[in-house]
Amino acid sequence: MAKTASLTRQHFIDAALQVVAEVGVDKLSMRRVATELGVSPMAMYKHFPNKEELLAATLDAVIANADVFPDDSLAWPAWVEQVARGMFQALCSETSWVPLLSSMRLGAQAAAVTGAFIERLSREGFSQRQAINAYIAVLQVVIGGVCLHSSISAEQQHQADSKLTPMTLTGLKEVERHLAAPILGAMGELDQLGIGLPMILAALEEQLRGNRAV
Amino acid sequence: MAKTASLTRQHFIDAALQVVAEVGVDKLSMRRVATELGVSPMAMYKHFPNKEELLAATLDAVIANADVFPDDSLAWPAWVEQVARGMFQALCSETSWVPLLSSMRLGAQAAAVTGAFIERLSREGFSQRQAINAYIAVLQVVIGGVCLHSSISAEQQHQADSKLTPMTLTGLKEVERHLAAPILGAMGELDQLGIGLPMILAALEEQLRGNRAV
DNA sequence: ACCTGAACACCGTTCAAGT
DNA sequence: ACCTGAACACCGTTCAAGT
Repeated sequence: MAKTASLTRQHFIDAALQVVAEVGVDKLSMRRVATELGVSPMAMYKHFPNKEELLAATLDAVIANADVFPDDSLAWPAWVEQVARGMFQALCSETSWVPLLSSMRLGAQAAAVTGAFIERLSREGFSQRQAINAYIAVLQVVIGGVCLHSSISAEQQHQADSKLTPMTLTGLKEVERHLAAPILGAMGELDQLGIGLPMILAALEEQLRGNRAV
Repeated sequence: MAKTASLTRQHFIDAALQVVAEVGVDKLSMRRVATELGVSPMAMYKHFPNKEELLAATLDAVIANADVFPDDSLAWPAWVEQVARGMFQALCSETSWVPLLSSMRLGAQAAAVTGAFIERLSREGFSQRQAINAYIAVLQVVIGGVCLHSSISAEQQHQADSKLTPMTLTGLKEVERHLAAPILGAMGELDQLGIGLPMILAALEEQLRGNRAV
């Protein structure tokens, strides 16, 4: 009954998403994805030249599913903040992707987000150059925030496992330990974006005032 | 003549640094490090419970060697900028570490840098809370900047290899392509820190003015 | 055309055995 | 005590072969 059409690219991407959900990106293997589809690992090489390309396509699907854009009727500072928080959430909820953000080429979906962001800021009175810079600054804080969040989680996980002094604090002089210890706590707190993002928004508002004064 | 003392922890860390310099973190293997020392791969397990611990210790050695602190006589805004640029340089010159920043637990050397940063800002009139937040904001921008820099390098490398339209721009509508294309160019530019860092410094100066007004 | 099986050259890690 | 060899259970990828 079922017309067993040959496997499409999308089949492999969906299977990869499934495997990531089950075991995380780091433990994903070509063999595992193939098994998920009940197929030989070699079948994948008709659609993707190598593992990296499969992962890049899969990451793009994750970004497409994230849907970071809030209601367009929000004032631009609130809108920018929501976009940033949406990106942060999307990346943090799939933490196993984080280590790949720096080495993975971003795909069409990522570029679409970029375009929409710049288009909105341009409409609000920013120059294109300013809008691009704003996007870069927001992206840096989001990615930096996700990396830090993920680092801290790893450290806390390790502490919970080993019940030892955090590695970060071992081998430090008393005075350094006294200064460094609160950081661990502060970083583990909820709102990674609450620190850098308001600074960027303030700078952007200042920029816009400058534009209007001309 | 040579007293063949048994291999120390440091021997393995040094060998790991050597291997990273030769082939990058991603291609480092326990077997490769052991071969570097002319020893069985199993010898390492007397000093490190697993590969992750060896890498964490090696990353800490990289941080120790980075020496990010500029002359203490610099005014604090210039000092903060130099520290940020030092970190950025150190991480960018060893790009193969970047993907691990988010998953690797940071060690004692990283904490020492943290402590020194906070101590300096506290001396300048920031509260401890403000100094910690300042450090987190700077770190986010540095790490985000390094990740973006590294992503762009990967994309440009791929373009050079394949001579194709950047993957980031394929599959986009005309209008989106028109908006997204300049980003790739802007991101590839030299100064990743030139965008977000001044925004943070401006916010910090504002904060300090607020402190003094009390 | 699309998929497979066997093989190659690797991994991290365990464990019993050597010295 | 410190190191080794052989083995286990995996990898990504190639390539000739099947249908």
